[in-house]
Amino acid sequence: MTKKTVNQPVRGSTTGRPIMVLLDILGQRWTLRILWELRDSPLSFRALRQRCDQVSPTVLNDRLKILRESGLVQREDGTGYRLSQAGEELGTTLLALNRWAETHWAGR
Amino acid sequence: MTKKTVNQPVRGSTTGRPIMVLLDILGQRWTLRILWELRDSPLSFRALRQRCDQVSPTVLNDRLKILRESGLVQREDGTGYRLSQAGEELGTTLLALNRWAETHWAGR
DNA sequence: AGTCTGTGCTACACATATTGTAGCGACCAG
DNA sequence: CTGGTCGCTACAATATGTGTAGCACAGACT
Repeated sequence: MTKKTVNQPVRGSTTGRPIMVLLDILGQRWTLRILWELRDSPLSFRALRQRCDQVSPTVLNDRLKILRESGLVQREDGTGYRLSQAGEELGTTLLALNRWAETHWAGR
Repeated sequence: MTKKTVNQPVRGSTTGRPIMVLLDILGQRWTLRILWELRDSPLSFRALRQRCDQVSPTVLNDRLKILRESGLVQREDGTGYRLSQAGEELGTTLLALNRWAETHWAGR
């Protein structure tokens, strides 16, 4: 896919249940990571890419498109990409994941 | 990949930070969905597959392998697959995601 | 014995998604 | 006008996921 409309519920989610759509979006590679990296400060496209182990711009742009269409991420001229209000709330959930990981996988 | 050792940090995660490993695991397609479907009752391989829109057994087995090696999911003869103690805690986080989705995407 | 039905799971060819590199056009500084 | 940044696209190579078929095992029933 070099080009795609990206406004359909991604995979599976035939039920239309919001959670399914969300799980599909988050279940795409790099999506969670992107949200995580944006969690405390806005980042430019290139800076974000660098933080995400130099993920290919193709994928990064694709994910950002989806995240923007989902209202999780916004773009501001000058600052770059940042979490929306709603995105921030989801970011809080990610902090819970972090706590979980630190607790259960300290040794890894 | 028909076969793989599946015990390395998946992608990127060169830092070794637990959260990165976790994000990589959860960022694989179907992984979140599997955890979600197991959230309140154990399911057999086939039942789980049915709940996950008939995901291919190849992938399901792959994910279950990873989830078991990560200590998130266990298999019990008779009942099938179920969340471990640690997995339950992660499941709670998924409930937060659900709440988020219901709140912000009620209309979708 | 034989055939149902269910289980977990593997094989494999086909389709789709991701990666990596190159590079464009726009902007700004010197 | 050169050299830096920016967001982003093109495209071929590769990795990953899909879908169907089917195996080996177990228990129930005839």
